[in-house]
Amino acid sequence: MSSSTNLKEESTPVFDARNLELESIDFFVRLMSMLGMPRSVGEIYGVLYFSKDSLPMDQIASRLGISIGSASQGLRTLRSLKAVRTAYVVGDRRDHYFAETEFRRLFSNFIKDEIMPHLDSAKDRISRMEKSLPNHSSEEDEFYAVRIEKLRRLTKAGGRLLPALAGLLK
Amino acid sequence: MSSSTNLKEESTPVFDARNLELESIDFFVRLMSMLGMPRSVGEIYGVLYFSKDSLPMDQIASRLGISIGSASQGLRTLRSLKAVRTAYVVGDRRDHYFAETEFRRLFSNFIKDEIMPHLDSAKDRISRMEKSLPNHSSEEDEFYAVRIEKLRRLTKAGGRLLPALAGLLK
DNA sequence: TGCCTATTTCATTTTTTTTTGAAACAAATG
DNA sequence: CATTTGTTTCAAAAAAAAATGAAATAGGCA
Repeated sequence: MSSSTNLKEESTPVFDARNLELESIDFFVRLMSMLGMPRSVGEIYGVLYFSKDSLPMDQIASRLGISIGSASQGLRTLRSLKAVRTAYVVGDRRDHYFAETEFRRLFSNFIKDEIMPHLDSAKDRISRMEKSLPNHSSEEDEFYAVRIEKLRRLTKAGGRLLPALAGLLK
Repeated sequence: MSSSTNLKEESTPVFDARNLELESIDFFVRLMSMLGMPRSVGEIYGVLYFSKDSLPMDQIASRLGISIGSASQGLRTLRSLKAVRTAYVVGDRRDHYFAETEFRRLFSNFIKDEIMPHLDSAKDRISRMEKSLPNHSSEEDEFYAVRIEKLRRLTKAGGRLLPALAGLLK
């Protein structure tokens, strides 16, 4: 109908920024949801990841069609993970957000904040398990002692490997 | 009131198998939920992990106070992850389940089944992103090209590191 | 100070996930 | 082959998680 058709007939004639953004949102929604984060958090990061300029909250919300409440909470989460940061923009009171794109740092924060606390409390739980065993271990109880030891090894390995993993990311 | 009090006054006088089981359930419910698995799956594995004998489905369900429907579904999940296996018991028609406790194998299966498929489709998505870019890259578009490249590196690293991680576990 | 804009908070609503329970199915047994 | 026992399936209920929207708050600006 209207005039916005491209005249040249190339395979990728114009830069399709909107499509890129949509693929980005899709990508990060899935990634974040694998990490147990809500949809909105992935959406927000997806928008910011391919945005040249930093964006204020209300623009993020309207671009995604989500409420400002969601946007506020999602940005809080992303801020706490250090996955977004704010930039000062002259003559504008609003906070402007941009994506932190160094994935090594992101994962390292994620592991520290979201995984390690669980590992720590797992250690306590394993100690409590040992208290359920009789002190003088009969042959009978060997089975339980071995299984507890396996758990201890698992958490120990997790505690060493996961932080190392983030370091390897590049 | 009744007669079940222990007469000796030791710190851990009797073997408290039920308490051990409860801690185990707690442990695996949390671990599984970190991996995105429903509560019931963690509960079932938790019971089996400290069970000397293999257990039929209905005993698992009643011990946990969950429906046999849940138990059936949870066991299906655990079977598909190779986290439980079945043992034949003479004179009993029911399947008897026991826990696979080699965590290295468990995680390796988990990564293969639950993570790798996502990584594969992520690669497709990244290819689609590149199609949104103009072929003759101006300086302007450099920004986008770099960000896409970062994603590619991330998925590549994930594809190498995660399987390796499982191997290191033991 | 009082207004105005931006942001947070949180009770309510919506959506998604998980569990239940009953019916269908399967398969061994008498 | 009919019955009994064990398991799966799946629609409906329940529970959990996430999003909304409006009220509260904060904080700059005239």
